[in-house]
Formats: sequence, C-alpha cells, structure tokens
Amino acid sequence: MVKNERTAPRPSAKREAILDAAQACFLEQGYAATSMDAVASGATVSKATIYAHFASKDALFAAVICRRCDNSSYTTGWPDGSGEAREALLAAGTVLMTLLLAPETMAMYRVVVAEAVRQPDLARAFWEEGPGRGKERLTALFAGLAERGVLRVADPWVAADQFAGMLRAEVFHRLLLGLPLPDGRTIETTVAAAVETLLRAYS
Amino acid sequence: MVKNERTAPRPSAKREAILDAAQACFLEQGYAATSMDAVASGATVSKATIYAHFASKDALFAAVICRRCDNSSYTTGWPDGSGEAREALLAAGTVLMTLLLAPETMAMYRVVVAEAVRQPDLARAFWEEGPGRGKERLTALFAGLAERGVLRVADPWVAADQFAGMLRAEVFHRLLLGLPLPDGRTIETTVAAAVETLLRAYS
DNA sequence: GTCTATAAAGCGATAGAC
DNA sequence: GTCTATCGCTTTATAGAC
Repeated sequence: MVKNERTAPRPSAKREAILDAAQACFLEQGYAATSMDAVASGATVSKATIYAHFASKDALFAAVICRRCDNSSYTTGWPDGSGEAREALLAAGTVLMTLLLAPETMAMYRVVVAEAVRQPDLARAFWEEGPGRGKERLTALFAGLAERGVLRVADPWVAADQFAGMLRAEVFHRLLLGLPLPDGRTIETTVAAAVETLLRAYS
Repeated sequence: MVKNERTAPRPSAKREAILDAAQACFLEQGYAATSMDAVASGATVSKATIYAHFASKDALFAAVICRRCDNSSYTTGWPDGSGEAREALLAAGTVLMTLLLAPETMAMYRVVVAEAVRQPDLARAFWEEGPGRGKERLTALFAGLAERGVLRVADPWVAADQFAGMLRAEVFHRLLLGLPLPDGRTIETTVAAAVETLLRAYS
C-alpha cells in the first residue's frame, strides 16, 4: 500500500464507517427519508465530520452507490461454457438469479430507480457496473455456445435478453414491490423452466 | 348520476384539479421531492383546501395511485384468441408492451417501487390493478390456445410469465433507469423475437 | 479532522376569518 | 369549502473551538 492513489480518496476508518452507515440507511429507507443526522448517529460520528469527507448528501449517496458497484463482481459458479448447453445455462441462470434476488440487490435497485431521474449519471454507472455487466457475460456465453454449434442462436444478444428477461419475470417484480411470492415459485423452478424453453427454441 | 355513491367521494372540480396537479408532481419528481405547496400552486388552490379534501400527504398520494389504477383498463387491440397462435401473441404482446413503455406507466412504476417499503398496501393495489391484471389476461390467453390445441403449453402461468418477462427485458429496465435504448431495439422487434421463441418452444 | 452549537430554509399541517 | 397567515418541527449545511 504505497501512497500513490491519486484518483480515489484513500480509505480512512471514519470514512468507511460513514459509508457503511449511509448504505444501511439509504438501502433501507430510501434517499429522501434518510437524514444526515441518522447517518452520523449510525456511524458514531458528528455531522460535521461527514461534511468533511463528502461535499453534500448527493455526493455521499453517489459514493455509496459507486462503492457498491465496484464490489459486485462475485461470479462464483459461473460456467466456462465448455460443457453441455443445458448445464451451462442452468449454472449461469442460478448465479444470476441468486444475485438478482438478494435483498441487498433488490434494495439497491429500488433506490437507484427512484433517484434515476434526479441523478442520471448514477443510474448509468449502476447499469453498466451491475445489470449491464451480467448481460455482457450472458451474451458472451450464448455466443460461445453458438460458435461451438451446441446451440443454434442467430443473435446472442437477443437470446441473452430473453433469458435474463425470463429470470426477472413475476418473481422479481413482486419482490421489488415487497409482495409475497406466488406458491411454488422458486429460483430453481424459474431457472429450470427458462432453460428448457430456450433449449427447445434454440436446438 | 344519482347521488347514491357511498364509497367513493363525489368528484368536484377543485378535487380533480388537486389530483391532476398532484399526479403531475408525484410522477415527475417522486413522493418526497413533491411539496404540498407545489401541488397547491399547480392546482391554483390554497394548501388548506387540499387538506379539506385529503387527510394527509400520504392519503393524497394513495388517491392519485388508486385513481390511475382504475383508469388503466384500456385493452384496445387485445386478441380474442380465436385465430392463429402467432397472430394472437403478436397482438397481445404489442398491446402489453406499448402500455408498459408509455412514459406515464414508467413514471408510475418508478414512484410506486420507491414507496413500496413505506406503503405496502399501495404497492399491492398497484400490482393487482396493473401488472397483475395484465398477467391474468395473458395467462387466460395461453390457456385458451392450449385448450384449442394450437399451442402445446403444459402450464399457462409459466408461459405467460416467460412471455411477459421477455417483453420486459433490457428495453424496459433501461427506460426505467432513464438510459438511452440500444440501437435497433424497438417494441416491434422485441415482441416479434419473443413470439418466435415461444412458438418454437411450444409447438 | 473532529467536535458542539447554530444558522437558514423548507416542510406538513392547522387556526381562524369569511 | 376556501382563503391567508402562521405554527412547530425537521432538514441540510456551516462556524468556530480544539
């Protein structure tokens, strides 16, 4: 850890505590309902200290979202695309949908969507680092399967779009609205149904 | 128009003006960023008049959402399911996706999602009157096509879920975040691709 | 950098006249 | 029902001591 970090501010203990507390507040209660007093209290820090690190509430919010985006790169279980098509799609679908339905992801999505109109740059960054990146990996997977001839996909982008869409159907939208799920619909059944449909369509 | 309306309050000119102004504010700026002063100004009415009609800001918001839900029943162009499967699905998909991508629908979705945690009852009402109703119609359509034997669908709910999901894929989520659309992706191409995929899978 | 204390403004909601 | 005027509270942000 040399001191040669010009772009990002170097992490300090207080700064991290502030970001942690702010993330908890923003994700649980939304942007507007979160007060700087609540963040200060959560971080056991005075409000003035927050303003020493972040220019404004907007800047603090942006910092929280960006930090979260940078950390959203865990891809354990992602298939390399070398085996059977069904196997690869089941693995990819399970990874994506598990990440998608994680409470933290849902909360993140809610708050970014809510603030998208007010902070367009943030919405763009969120998409590119989050859903957009997953979409690219999925497109690459379909392209690889098509190239190897195990799947007859004319346009990998469209196939990835359809796959992602089927994963993010009613289950996702009900969770986003905080509603109970329909009986018997789980990650496994949804992924399996989507994979079977795609295999029948593209074989 | 007899005076026998016990449930809903009878419409008055001022009341409607308030609801119109409130809807414009809430959908454009969100719940928290909308002040009662702004609504009063938009309706050319005093703030006290608003409180004569609505108990609180929350109540006003709920009234706006519910009124909008009641009006979202235009189904021009919805297929009766008597003809060919491709024809019926193309028609249904176009109707759904056109409604889905309408700016007003997008704004509504944004604000309801943002307030879902704080007002769960409202989120539930929105789902049942909006997306839920569309989903039911779609499920019935698939069930009818399956019954007539023109489509081999084991579970109409799953088929409807997948169709709706494919319609609400990247295009929908990018619009929700206020981002530009990828080149060459329109309502027509998305609907057509989804229909072809489902036909290949379920024929 | 970090604190306490406070400024300055905006908010939802209400009182009281008409 | 509708208005004007205002209350009481919370908010973001800052000043000044250390």
